[in-house]
Amino acid sequence: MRPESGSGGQRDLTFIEAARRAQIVTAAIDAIAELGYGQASLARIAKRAGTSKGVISYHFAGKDDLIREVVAEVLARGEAYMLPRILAESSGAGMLRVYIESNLAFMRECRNHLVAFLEIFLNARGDDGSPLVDEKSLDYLVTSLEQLLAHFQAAGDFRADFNPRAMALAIRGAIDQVPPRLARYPDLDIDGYARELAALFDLATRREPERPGEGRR
Amino acid sequence: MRPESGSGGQRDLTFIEAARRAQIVTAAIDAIAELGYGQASLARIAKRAGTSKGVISYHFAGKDDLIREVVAEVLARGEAYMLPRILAESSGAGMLRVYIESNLAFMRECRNHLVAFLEIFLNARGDDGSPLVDEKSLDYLVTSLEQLLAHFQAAGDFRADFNPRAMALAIRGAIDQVPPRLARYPDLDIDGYARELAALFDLATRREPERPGEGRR
Amino acid sequence: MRPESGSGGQRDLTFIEAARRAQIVTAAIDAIAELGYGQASLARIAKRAGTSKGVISYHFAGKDDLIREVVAEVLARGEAYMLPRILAESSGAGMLRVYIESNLAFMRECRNHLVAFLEIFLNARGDDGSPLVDEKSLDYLVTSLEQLLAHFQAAGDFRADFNPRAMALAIRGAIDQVPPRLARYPDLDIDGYARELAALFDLATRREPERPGEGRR
Amino acid sequence: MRPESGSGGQRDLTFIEAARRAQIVTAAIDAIAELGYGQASLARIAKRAGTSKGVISYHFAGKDDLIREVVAEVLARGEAYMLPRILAESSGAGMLRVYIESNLAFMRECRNHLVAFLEIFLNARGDDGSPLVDEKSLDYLVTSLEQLLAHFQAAGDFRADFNPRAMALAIRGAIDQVPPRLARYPDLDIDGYARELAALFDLATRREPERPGEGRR
DNA sequence: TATGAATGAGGGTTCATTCAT
DNA sequence: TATGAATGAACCCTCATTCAT
Repeated sequence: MRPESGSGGQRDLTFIEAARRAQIVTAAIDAIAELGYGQASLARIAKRAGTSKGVISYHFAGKDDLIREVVAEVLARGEAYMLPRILAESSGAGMLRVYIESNLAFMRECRNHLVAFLEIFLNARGDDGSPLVDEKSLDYLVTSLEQLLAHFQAAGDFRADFNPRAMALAIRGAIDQVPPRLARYPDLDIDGYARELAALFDLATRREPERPGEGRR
Repeated sequence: MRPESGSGGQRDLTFIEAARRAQIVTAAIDAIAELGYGQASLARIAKRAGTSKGVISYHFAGKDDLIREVVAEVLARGEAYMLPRILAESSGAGMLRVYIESNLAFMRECRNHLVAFLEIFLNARGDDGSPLVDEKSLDYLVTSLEQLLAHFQAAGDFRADFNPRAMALAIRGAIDQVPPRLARYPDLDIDGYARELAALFDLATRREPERPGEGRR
Repeated sequence: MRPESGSGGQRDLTFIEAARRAQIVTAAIDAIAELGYGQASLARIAKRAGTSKGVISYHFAGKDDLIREVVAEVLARGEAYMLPRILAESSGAGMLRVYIESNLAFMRECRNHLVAFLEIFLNARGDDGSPLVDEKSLDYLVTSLEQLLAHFQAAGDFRADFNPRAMALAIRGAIDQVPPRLARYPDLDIDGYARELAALFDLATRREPERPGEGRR
Repeated sequence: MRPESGSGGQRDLTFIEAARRAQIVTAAIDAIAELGYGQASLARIAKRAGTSKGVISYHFAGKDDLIREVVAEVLARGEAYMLPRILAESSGAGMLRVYIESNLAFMRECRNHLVAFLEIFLNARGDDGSPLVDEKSLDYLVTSLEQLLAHFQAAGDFRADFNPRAMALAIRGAIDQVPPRLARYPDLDIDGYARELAALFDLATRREPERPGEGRR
């Protein structure tokens, strides 16, 4: 057993230990993305990582622990990729377009990350059927987008009469259609889809064009 | 084993046999929806159906066969629910609104059917990781909607410059956000979400209103 | 999975099922007695029973379930062996002698039963460290003897100034020394030990000889 | 590995080495007593000792070696506690009373030592099911008591017609009932039990009082 | 038709042990 | 001297499937 596992708090990780964990997490992401969560057993993950099951048990407290690390890794990676691009935009329309495009670009570049995340989000459950990853992580993608939308809506960049959460759900739903299809149709035209989505949700969120003598609808 | 089960022979089913199969399929839908695909073992499905595991093995060639029948059942049921409503609409905008609303209404009324379908869509794989359900079934929902959109787009009801497939994907993505969340937040405001989606996609698809002195952006 | 396992109450057992269970229980008793509780894995028990691990899992809900059945079987067997003999005695001294002798005779004849019971009693624990078998079963041997002693003590057959529970513990302790030693020294003189114990505890429990002009101490 | 560890070579131990071994042995005793032999893995023992598993492997040839050292430690400690008290008694009855009382007192004070010893005695086995600790250690407690009894019996302090070994077994059995129950019922009245046992075995071993006109039964 | 019985593969986890550093 | 790292076997359990009845 790894020493001090669980006794209090996060011990600093050895360099080699961190490398191993990263290697295993990567293997897990690939295995989950390619085989699906249900088929991604520790044995298969280990084989992909070039080690044995025992190594995973040594470095992680259990499968749940590994899965949680996978989620954290994907979220961190995605955030690092998208966040700077999004924050660089000052207008609502620009933010929305960049959100969609950078999200899909990230999917194209780190496809497995997104696929794995969705697999886990939708499938991973504890023994009692409750979701394995806590709900804040689960809804993170939707909630963070919802907040962005609400921000620019309040600023007057968007029409005022849509529900930010509903809009966020729709946008994420449209984006999240991609990963499972990407697995089946590798030559999906992601950029084209991104442009379509950007146009679509721009129309759906933009303020009504000002008509003389008329306020908001 | 039952002779010729599924092997192309397509023997007519006894009445009692058909009833048994339907009973098992229903039990499978409920089990998958409530427990998740991974936990829906034949034993648990059998218990829900009030029979033994052997019965399932007798009536179906295997678990895969049962799952495929579940998919067919859900699609048929959904089609029977939605199709007449949709065909009753003559305008593109009306069709789109009714499509979204009837789809979400169907989810509310036959929640387990939709949840089970998505569970299968996302989880069911063969031993080699390949998806279990053939692709035509998988894409059926998208493709049928795509054709509806293309039809009304050609008729001039929608703006001409969106890609029907991309739009169909977005709409389905927005709708399919509901089932997995329904499992976690049972008091989700489906009707409110339906209204938001209808308005959203109406804005996204409708022809630009001809306004004097204003072109498209 | 065995049908109806756990759904409500005890289903009647098929004849063949009962036979299988009995066969497995017997194999478990032998394995535990000869290898010790810790070494008696399901695999070893299955090998002894001439079947595979899966069979045990099929007939029992789990290892705990099997162990509990072993305990019940041993208690039932021992009771059937000893109880009539004990109840046939009307005096305290007779009861005590027969208790010890029949107990040790039972050990000689069903040695493995007793050894297995003690192994389980002393070793079996649940995941949380709590004893696996409920305490009533665990203390059954001591408590039942305690009650017998108290009964005859109240009747005046024994001296009044010993604690029935302490005496019961001592008697059982003396008896329970045998099983683990029996495993190591198969030619232990059980009958001789029985006679010694009978004499010993007769002296320890008998009323003070009546001395003229003196009551009970 | 440490050179010549345990393989007959019997090299002198460094002071620091001896301290390490003692520390590990203590941790092992506590772990076994509190968790049971089956749950006392090297990892848990190491954690209790505040070191890593590797240390144990370094200082001991294996788990078996550690266990044997635990046994030796417990026996030595018990002997150091009890022997002077016992030897201070000159009469058989006094010896017996002090043996029982000091033994139970030792249990109360060094409870973990006794519990661990019994856990090992009853559970520790090699891979083939044979007992791990050599038989001399196992029977040491019985044999030493047997010799004491025989000594005072020969001296005429006890009645001549009991078998010293049988009596020793009975006494040890009565005493050894305590440790496993102590684990379950921490508020066991040890002193009361000690008094009862002392009285009990005094009656069982003492010479018949010469009373006029009364022979032995 | 239907079922109880059995099977073997594979699941995740724990463990004693070994090895390079 | 000491330790982190790794390993592979064995653990109990679940599962889809097969077979005789």
